[in-house]
Amino acid sequence: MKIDTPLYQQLVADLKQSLTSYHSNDRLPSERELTKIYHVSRNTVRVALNQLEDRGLIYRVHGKGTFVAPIFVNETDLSSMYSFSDQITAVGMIPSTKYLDFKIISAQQEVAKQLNLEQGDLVYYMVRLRLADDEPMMYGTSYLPVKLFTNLTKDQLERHSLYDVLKIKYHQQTMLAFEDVMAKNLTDQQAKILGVHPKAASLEIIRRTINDKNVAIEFTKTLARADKFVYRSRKYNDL
Amino acid sequence: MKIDTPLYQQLVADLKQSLTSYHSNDRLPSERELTKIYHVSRNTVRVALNQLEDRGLIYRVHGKGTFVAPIFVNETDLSSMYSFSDQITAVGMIPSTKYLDFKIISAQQEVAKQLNLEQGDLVYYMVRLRLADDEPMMYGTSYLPVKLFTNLTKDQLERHSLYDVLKIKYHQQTMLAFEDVMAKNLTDQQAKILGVHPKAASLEIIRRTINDKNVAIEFTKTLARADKFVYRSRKYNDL
DNA sequence: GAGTGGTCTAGACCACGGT
DNA sequence: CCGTGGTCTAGACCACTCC
Repeated sequence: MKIDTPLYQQLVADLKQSLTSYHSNDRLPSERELTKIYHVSRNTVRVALNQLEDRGLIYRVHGKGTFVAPIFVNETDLSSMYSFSDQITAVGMIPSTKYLDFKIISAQQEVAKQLNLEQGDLVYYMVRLRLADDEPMMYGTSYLPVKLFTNLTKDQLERHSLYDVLKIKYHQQTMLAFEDVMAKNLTDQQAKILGVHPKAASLEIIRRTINDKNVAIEFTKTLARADKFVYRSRKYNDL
Repeated sequence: MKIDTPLYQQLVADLKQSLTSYHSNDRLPSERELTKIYHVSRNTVRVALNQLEDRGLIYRVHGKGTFVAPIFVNETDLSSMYSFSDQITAVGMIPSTKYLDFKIISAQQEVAKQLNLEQGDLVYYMVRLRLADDEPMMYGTSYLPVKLFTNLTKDQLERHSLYDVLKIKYHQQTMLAFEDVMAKNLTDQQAKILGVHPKAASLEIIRRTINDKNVAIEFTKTLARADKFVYRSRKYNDL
């Protein structure tokens, strides 16, 4: 166990682990009990529980207790897709990524527009197939401006996640993404790549990511198998 | 001003209001400054700021400060679906809703579970077809607990939006919705109702809405034409 | 009344960003 | 170095649920 991990994060990890041995709607130990078990303050317990509540793993009822949230679907959540690997690992499968293509091309039309570049500016073009236990899950095309990420190599990307590379090597922080989620019938070719029947429905996610300076850094189209993925979100009505 | 509104909620409301006079990426007063301005503890300030951050209105940078999040304009978009009529009107078409069914039934299995009811508890069951310029757009089934909304009539719903009725007649406030977005191939029957070709892809949105007391008030499944709708969202990457 | 989550206080030290 | 947000403590009272 790392020493400088915040207490509440350790608590989150520990509770998340122990959730696996509970059933839906089981009651967790009360907040005051957790303070005794983990020797932390109640505030720390609540911060940790807030995290789990935000992720939809637990729910609280005033005066009654904290409970294990029912599982709505088996599918993996697409909405926090930055860590495909983590998500797949979390459900006990082995993730992998196959680079079907990786090269530098000049940006045209839509890509140039989305990345706020001039026509002809150079961009990385990559086509990736994501698999879980060697079964195809998602298929995506990404574009990144070369001038922002010089010396980006396929080799790096095969060793680390794209977002890790952008964060660590290129110091891109506080990224904001706009996502459009659509339903599409797969083409025969796409269906073949993803190993599903022709004309099957799929979730298409188009994402445009900008950094903290409002500069576009990535434009991606992803096709995800409709039988494996859900895009989960939460909305507040009072704004 | 209500007297028993939690301090942090008053703070949220007040800050949300003052955000309108800021520009994107402006810096807010620091947390310690806010404690002095509002005469509350720093913890209370942070709880309030957490709310605003969750809703995407602000973002924080360690060591620098708290900032106003960039503003976005919503286009025809499924993700703020509470006002189908407004959205359709906004693009210059005439919205209408056809009630294909409206009755009271007893909740079974999934519906009872999602609404946190006992099996057999009564629920309103309604099937609605939404049209724009008389062209079918969306098709949805909704369930609401009868015990929360006595005397809900089809007549009211045909005159006002569901959420307006819940808000004004039943005083439901600060609703939170969990949505799962999926891609589905339409059945032949569904395709016929929506006027698209058989096996067409569609966006399915399953929504569970709770009020400010954590009580489930609505469970809805909606099928939206894939050629007409997009589910748009935005996400921050740096948690 | 006892136990729960919800709210709140007044401190403290750490990690980070900029001067 | 100082000011920022991030984490954490040890209390307190309120609002709610159940018996």
